Amino acid sequence: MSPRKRYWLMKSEPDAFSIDDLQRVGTEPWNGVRNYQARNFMRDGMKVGDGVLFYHSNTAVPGIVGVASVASPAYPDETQFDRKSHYFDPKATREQPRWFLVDVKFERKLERTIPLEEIKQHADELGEAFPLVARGSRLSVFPVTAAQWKLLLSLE
DNA sequence: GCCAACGTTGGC
DNA sequence: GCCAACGTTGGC
Repeated sequence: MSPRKRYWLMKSEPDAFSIDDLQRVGTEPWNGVRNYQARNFMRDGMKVGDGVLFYHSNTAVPGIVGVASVASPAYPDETQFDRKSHYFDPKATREQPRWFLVDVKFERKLERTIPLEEIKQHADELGEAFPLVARGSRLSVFPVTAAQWKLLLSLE
């Protein structure tokens, strides 16, 4: 028996990488995450086949725009070793990588964006700790329960 | 573009 | 180990 699949939400700024970009390329290494908590979720929590809600942040109408899936086990983020990369980390080495990522695979675009504004109206059901509705939270990768997953997609 | 909230860095 | 300074996130 394979372990039950988990669910996640991952934020991306559409100017940098949008759901349309993911649809075009099919699968993409989720590079550039430089937050330890988000890294830990990818490195320690994600399994191939897990569900991902694709969220657009820092845009006119922030919200959930698509469904994706985890397409690889975690492995070191190559950009941490690249001196020319914006994501270069001088403290990371091949022997001791600091940043890990997974590949994310396109599944589908939602019929419409589920705006953050609407998600907030369900804060009671989602729970105060849900990072999209928790005040001040900036976490860009976090787990979603099966119940939250179902609720959020029911808004589509 | 503003700025509140947050995470990280580094001097001490 | 504290904490001020700094850089980043992301909604608005």
